[in-house]
Amino acid sequence: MKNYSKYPKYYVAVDCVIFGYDIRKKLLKLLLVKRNIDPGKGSWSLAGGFVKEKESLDDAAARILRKLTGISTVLLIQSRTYGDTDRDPGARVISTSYYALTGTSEINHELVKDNGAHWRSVEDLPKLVFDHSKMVNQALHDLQNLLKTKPVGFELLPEKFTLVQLQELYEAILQVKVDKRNFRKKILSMDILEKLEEKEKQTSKKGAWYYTFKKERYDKLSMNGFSFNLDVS
Amino acid sequence: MKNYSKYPKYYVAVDCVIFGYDIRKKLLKLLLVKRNIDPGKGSWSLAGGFVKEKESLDDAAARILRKLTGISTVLLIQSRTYGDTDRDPGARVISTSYYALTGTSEINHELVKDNGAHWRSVEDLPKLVFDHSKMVNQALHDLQNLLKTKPVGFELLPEKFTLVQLQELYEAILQVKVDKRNFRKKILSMDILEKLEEKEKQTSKKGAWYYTFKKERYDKLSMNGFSFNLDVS
DNA sequence: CCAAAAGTGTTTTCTCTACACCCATGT
DNA sequence: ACATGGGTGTAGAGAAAACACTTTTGG
Repeated sequence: MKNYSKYPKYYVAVDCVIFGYDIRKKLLKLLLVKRNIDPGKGSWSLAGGFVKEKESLDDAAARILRKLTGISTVLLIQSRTYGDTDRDPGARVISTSYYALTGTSEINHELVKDNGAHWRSVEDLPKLVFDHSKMVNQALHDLQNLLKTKPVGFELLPEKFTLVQLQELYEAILQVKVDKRNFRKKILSMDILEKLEEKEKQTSKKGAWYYTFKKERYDKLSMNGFSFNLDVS
Repeated sequence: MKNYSKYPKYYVAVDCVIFGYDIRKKLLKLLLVKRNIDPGKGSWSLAGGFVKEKESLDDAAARILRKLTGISTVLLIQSRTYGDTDRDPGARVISTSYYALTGTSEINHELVKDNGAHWRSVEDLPKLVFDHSKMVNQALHDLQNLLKTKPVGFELLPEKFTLVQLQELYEAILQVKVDKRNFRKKILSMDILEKLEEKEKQTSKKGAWYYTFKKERYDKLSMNGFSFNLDVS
């Protein structure tokens, strides 16, 4: 429009930090792709793309996530916007990073493979293109904070999970050791988990009870001033 | 550059949520301007502007803050990026909001006046243009979180302040009532304040001791694992 | 001398932490 | 019968919350 026309325009992109959790190896993973466009073609990169004319930033992030994994209903949270002049040597590009929490079960693994994407442990990441490593660090930090104050750990686990698995997830992401009894006491006292009449029997002879997250119960409690807190030591 | 040329470009802006604290009235204030460009010319608005070719987003926010207030050394923190397609009816504009904490004393009030800016209490804001009200709400939320976990309250107070004033600031921003004895116990036990040999005598006959924030002391403690916490009830 | 705001400790409650043994079952 | 991982309770320390009176001094 006329009024703005003397001002410059820039490319606007989004980049997705896609977190997944490997329940067997107890590792937080990240979905990376090989960049298919210059500059930096062939480098490891976050899944990203330019924002289209008729889509919001949020929609662009959702589209990129969907295209790569087939998932559409996950937590997808805006993290930070990166706007240094020389962050992309190809041109001035402003990029907003989002992070996603994906239960690995909902993922379309064929699609992931076809897109040339790979899961990598966050503790063993390759060099990433541009400022993508900064994006990962920031997103990881955001995730750690979120995990302490919102019940989002369940997003990274299957529908049914054991308390041991939940604890291991907290230990893996927050990088701490947690006391088993204290952890169970805290999480169970919140009354947001439901114990099922079914056991997980792969990892032990005795078997461990499955639980599910009672979302409606949590929502109701939240409305009455309850706030989730699991600032584990 | 060649490779990106098939993708669209957009205007990129920043908007500043400039917080100030009125120590006498015990109110958190916000610096607003009248928008001088269509669309929305004449509406109340945050201080904002387009990002120039050779400046980062952070630099753009700092420039806008400086132009309006004369201040250059304040906390200026990125909040969130707003990218809905129709947020600005004039054109597609992606805008990143920043919030600033300003001690009202450092402000060049002449400059503020010349720019047609006005301080308004956050509890009594006019309708703002576009999605600027959302920006304010988000920034206020961010500020409240920050205040609990980082010693930033001092940024909004003069160099010398009394414990009563500090407590009132917390009460005003977090919207809670705080027990005087518990508040003092907590903040003093952190050993990050220095008591001066001077009293504030305007507001009472007895007078209240002035304190200053010991920044170096806080930095040293932080390095040794101390973390500020004032999650007052 | 009195009004107005500043300053000060103690008790109780709750939350956090540390810690070690029994249970169930498949092989 | 035994090895493997799952599950459980309690006591002590420390932090948070509740609570009311004394001090100072300008007018």
